[in-house]
Amino acid sequence: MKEMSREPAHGTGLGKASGEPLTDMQQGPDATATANADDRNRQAQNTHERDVSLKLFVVLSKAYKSIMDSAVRDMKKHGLSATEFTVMELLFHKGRIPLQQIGDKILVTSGSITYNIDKLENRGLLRRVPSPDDRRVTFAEITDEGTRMFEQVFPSHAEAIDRLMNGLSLEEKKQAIDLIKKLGLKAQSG
Amino acid sequence: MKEMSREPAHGTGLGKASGEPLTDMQQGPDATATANADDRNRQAQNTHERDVSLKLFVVLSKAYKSIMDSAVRDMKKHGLSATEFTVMELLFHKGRIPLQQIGDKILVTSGSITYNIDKLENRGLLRRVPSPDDRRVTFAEITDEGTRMFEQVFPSHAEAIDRLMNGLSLEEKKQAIDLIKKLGLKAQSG
DNA sequence: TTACATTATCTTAAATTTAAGATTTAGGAC
DNA sequence: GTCCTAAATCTTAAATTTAAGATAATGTAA
Repeated sequence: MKEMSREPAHGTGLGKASGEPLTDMQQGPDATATANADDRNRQAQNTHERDVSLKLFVVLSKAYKSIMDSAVRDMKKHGLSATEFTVMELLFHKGRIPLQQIGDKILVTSGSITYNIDKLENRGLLRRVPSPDDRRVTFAEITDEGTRMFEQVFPSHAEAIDRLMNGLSLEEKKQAIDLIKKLGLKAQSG
Repeated sequence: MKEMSREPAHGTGLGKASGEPLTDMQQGPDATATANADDRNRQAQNTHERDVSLKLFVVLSKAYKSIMDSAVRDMKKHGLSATEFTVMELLFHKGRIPLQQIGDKILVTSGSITYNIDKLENRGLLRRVPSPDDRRVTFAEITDEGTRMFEQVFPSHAEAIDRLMNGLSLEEKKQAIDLIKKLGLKAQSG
């Protein structure tokens, strides 16, 4: 099976690291108005664009790290690791779903799924159910206890997330959703 | 020492999981214009706000995962793990920096720093240099070989990142930077 | 039906990170 | 100077994830 890669420290640095120093951009347009001034202009343009991209990458990494640290702390308060929480939430909504699909949804490798499903099953929060249609398939199914537990835990978590996002107004959040979604889609495809 | 927490699977799910179903929002304002219509309106308002926050959280998580997977793949092509790459990049710009500060900058625990610095030192890409001023302090210093290596690797990586970000126009990137930065700052403080 | 490619789950080992604590050193209060 | 607190690095063990491959079951094509 094709497995996925692990996340990095926080954001692959890339603080400011353009090939050209940014100062190149600051010479006036007439600094050396020789033959290939246009070329240099275009060069500067590209350099600037790339710097903005790198900056976006860094900002995204750091923000994600801060936000996720906070969210993870909250989940742990409820006795669930981040992966466990995500699995439980998925089951809470879907009720029952093949293990394979869990991995696809939450972007975790098969080994990790087995590991985490085992833990949750041992705690009685879910159970494995063999599929009657396809004997290769095993469903994970949330138990009543799992449902009770998640219902008790979720509202507080949702509030925590909401607080985390309070740096932006409602309108800004919507803008951010659009932009970030666009960004993510491109990364998936391209 | 206070250590930090690990990142989750991809984004702590939270698909759509409001306390109230979203359909509550869709009843016209005059649906049941009884005594506490205002209360219900406010309720719906808050529910909606929270759903937007959760959505933002999910979108951010997924986009980050996609982007970072791609970036990590690129770094590995150059023979560096994400953490290693980030360390090298930091050293490439700072030249020399105490180990402690590396951990602070790239948000990784001390144990991880020792582990990764060891690997890079063994490959001759950096060296440890004891501080003359404070015998508790050890600097990591990039070697000539490390510099050569990073100079060779970085431009291609920067291009890869730039491509990754191409889902947005220059203007959109700048907007995204502002929004995400604001979001991150809030999460750090609050 | 035989063969082959694919899918789903699990197993195992290696890689990496966190968490906790030990050691050494600094710096300040007394 | 002694004592106390904090900082910086390292060590170790446990937790978690990836990566690779084993096993079993399906579906399909010849």
